[in-house]
Amino acid sequence: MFAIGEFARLGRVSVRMLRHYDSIGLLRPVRVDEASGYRYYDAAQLRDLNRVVALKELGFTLEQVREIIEEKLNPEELRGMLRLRRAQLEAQISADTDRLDRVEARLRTIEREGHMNTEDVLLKSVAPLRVAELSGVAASYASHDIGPVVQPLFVELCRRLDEAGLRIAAPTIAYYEPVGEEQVMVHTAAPVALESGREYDFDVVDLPALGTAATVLHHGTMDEVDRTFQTLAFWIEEHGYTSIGHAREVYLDYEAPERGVTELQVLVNRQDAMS
Amino acid sequence: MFAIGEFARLGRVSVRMLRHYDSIGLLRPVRVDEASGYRYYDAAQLRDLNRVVALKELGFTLEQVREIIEEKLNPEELRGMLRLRRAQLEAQISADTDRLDRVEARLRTIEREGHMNTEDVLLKSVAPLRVAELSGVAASYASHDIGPVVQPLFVELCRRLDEAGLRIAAPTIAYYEPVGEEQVMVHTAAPVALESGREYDFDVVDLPALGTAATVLHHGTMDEVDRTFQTLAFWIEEHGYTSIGHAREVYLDYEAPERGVTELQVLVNRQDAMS
DNA sequence: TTGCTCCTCACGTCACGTGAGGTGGC
DNA sequence: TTGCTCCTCACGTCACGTGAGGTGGC
Repeated sequence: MFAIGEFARLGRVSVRMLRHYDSIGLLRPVRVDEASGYRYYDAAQLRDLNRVVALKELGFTLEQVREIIEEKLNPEELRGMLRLRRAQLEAQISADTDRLDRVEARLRTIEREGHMNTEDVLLKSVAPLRVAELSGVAASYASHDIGPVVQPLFVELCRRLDEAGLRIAAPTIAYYEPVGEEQVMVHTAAPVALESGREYDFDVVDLPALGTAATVLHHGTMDEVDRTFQTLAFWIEEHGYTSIGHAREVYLDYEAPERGVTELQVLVNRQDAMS
Repeated sequence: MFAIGEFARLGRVSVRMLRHYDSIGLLRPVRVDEASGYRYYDAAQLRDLNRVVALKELGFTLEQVREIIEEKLNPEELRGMLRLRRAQLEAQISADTDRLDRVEARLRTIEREGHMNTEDVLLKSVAPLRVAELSGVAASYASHDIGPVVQPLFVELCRRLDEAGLRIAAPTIAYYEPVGEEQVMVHTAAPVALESGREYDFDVVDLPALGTAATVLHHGTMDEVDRTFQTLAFWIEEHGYTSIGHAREVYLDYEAPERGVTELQVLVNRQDAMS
């Protein structure tokens, strides 16, 4: 029989851990002195302690370790736990590998430019959204062609919403699709609460959810949004994603255009790690 | 200006997180209503929020995020933090990959045998140790050749320690080296507190530390220790390690041999993941 | 007798999630 | 006026580490 200190040394665990395992009933000493409260352990208990340590090493919680050790599990349940743990570990490794890539990307940036980006690209999922929409055609994607089309569309959209007694419930959105060779279909959209079964003098469209969108903030007027879109495109490529259309601009704050804040969203796909 | 709920939606974080960042001074709202305590945020603050979220995603703590954001760091310190994080992530990935291997090994065992091992092999480091030692030669590694040599050596060692007024301070140890073709040098050792500058009628030896030893418990008499050593050897091979000699037997409890508990330790090296 | 080992609280960790219980503006 | 949003505590999480303050056996 060993006192707690010696048993801890033999098992290479801390005394505190043994007391903890005792308190949660995971590993009880064979004998506890009534008067002093001293815990005494048996050499044979090293086997139990080793099981605990080994299972903990696999990343199971003490609660799971207890379930496994107390053999409340049949082989099928045990397999299930191990498979679950395997899936968790795979997910963890994959997430950490992504993190590592991004840390390395930041290190490269800092070597090149002496500081870190102030604009952060983030991956987000975007929920689906029902919007009131007006559309028009612009001559090209260049902002000097887009601007003169978007602005009047928004003004008109607001007027019609106002007429219909509707209030804009969230930031407005613009998005684009190619038409023919050069031209662009411009959509301006506003999230509103729509009464069903009523006719409106604007389109009612359900914007689809974006599973994984790369997003970045653009600050200032939209004249210079092209540079920010380039930043985003560069990030997407550098991090092994592919853009698959569906670019949106969300006007978070555009009351004073010079201080405007717009979120750019581009739907992306992970390229398979074939390199 | 946005109330906390809308700002949280735009930034895809929880309201609780924003309150938390406020409370630790990481991201303060631009305005707080005195009467109601309502927090109001600016669209421009989405940039700050995005930085927090992006750095957190890299795995930095909020304290580190604060340091980075408040720009108390020069580029060199920033590089240092990123390098440290990179090293941590690499270590984490490597540890999780090991865990994954072991989980998969357990799954294979369970498929083969319908249950999990009751004997757990653990990797441990073993501290160096000064011991009193007596040695002899046995005809082979077979336990029926070893036993008759070890037993009298231990009896004699105990007698001489007793004579010298020394008490055994920790479990006794046996270890072996090959001599010539077949024979084996058997060492029996006992950890004792030795007075320096005194002559003893036994050897004083410093057992070296074992950096990474694969260990397993053997239960019962030493007659059947060979099987347990085989288990250990099998584990070592299956997990991509190589044994590099230095096997030790540590007699944790040998008062009643049938209920004896012995730890077997084998020094191992990781094989490089070349396969 | 003096150290050494042991004991029992109980706080701290990290980044929030989750109620409880209550209030202000449309 | 009724919901909705907001507020401030404060406990819980997970597996112990780390004192504080005190006691028993060699």
